[in-house]
Amino acid sequence: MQNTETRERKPRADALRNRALILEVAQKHFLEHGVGTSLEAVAKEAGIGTGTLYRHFPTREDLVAGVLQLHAEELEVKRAQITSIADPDEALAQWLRAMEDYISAYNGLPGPLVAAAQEGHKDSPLSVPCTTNIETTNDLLAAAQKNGHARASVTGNDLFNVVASTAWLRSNCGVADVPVESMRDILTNGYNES
Amino acid sequence: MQNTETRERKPRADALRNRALILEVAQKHFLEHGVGTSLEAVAKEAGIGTGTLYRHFPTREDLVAGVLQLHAEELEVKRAQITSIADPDEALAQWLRAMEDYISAYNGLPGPLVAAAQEGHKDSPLSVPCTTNIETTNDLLAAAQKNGHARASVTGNDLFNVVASTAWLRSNCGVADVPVESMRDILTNGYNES
DNA sequence: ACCTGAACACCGTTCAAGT
DNA sequence: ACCTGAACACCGTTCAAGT
Repeated sequence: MQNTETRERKPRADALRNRALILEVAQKHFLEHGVGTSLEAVAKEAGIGTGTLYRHFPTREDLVAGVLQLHAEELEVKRAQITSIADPDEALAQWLRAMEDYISAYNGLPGPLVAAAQEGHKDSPLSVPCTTNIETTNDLLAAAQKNGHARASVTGNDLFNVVASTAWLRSNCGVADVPVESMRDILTNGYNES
Repeated sequence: MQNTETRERKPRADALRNRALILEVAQKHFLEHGVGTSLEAVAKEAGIGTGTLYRHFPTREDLVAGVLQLHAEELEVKRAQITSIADPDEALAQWLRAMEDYISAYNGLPGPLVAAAQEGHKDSPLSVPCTTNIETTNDLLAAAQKNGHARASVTGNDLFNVVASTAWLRSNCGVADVPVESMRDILTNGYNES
């Protein structure tokens, strides 16, 4: 029986090339102009018709998710490194900073990510990287709550939102990174003393 | 001597009417679609040419600042109320919440505001409301540092950024406000226990 | 199976022409 | 002094026509 619906079909060679090319050019444009950049300009620089771009990535979210996939291995390496740190507080802190950097890769990325991370958005192509990262956060947080100093009432989803907000601030407050440093300090210690 | 450059000149009646009309319609569209809404649609619903809109508000920031001015009195009342609260910690907490609500009035407002609040952006029409609010924050924070429990290392600008980030999260995480509650808790107390 | 590019609807911004 | 709206350049998205 030929199950043409569910079986993996071998894509044509030019389609594969186009897909990779689109991702490469899109990454460059995301870097320069954020994830809201002109898709028409991406298609033009890739030397393809706009229809081809839409065929490969029907929505902007699909394209963003595709570009994010390019960072997957790198993040996985970092995750493995950090997971092996003995001090659970230090491990959690380093992981949160790694996630902040990951989310800060392109302007305008924090918004779609926190939206996709919310419950009931499993349909979004961006929910995949979100749930993966939140799971890791949950694990590291659980360890820090048990053997470290993390508060029991905090959840991994909370910390994901908090880190995304920091990433948002980072790309909106200009060049000086002192505001972001202060933000991290406040998130860690609160603005009140104990 | 007729100093036509610096003297205040009486605007024409239709210009005044148009200005008020633009602000009214813009506020409605900002509420429904955020501050990035179509200016052409605003002009059309106001029944004026697009050129007239640009004459009154040369940039989108000018229009946003104009609409924000509509909230000025209301915020001033709240500021006066809060300033008279005896407990400095409580006063600061209520003021931060009031600012968060103020910044949450329209989607997309937090971005321009934190940008305008940064040093060296005194040229932006949005820097006026920013500096006003940050000054109040500085005053209430100073009192909370002296006679309350606010940490000495925190500044009013820090808290403004933090509150703007919370407002940003509020408009990006969908309907449930539990994530924002958690964010506020973490900002107040940190994610680590003392 | 995949690609192309014209077509449509939309938007920001400017500016010559009006009153 | 102020308003109008055409004009220009740009963008997202779809879809008939090609290979």
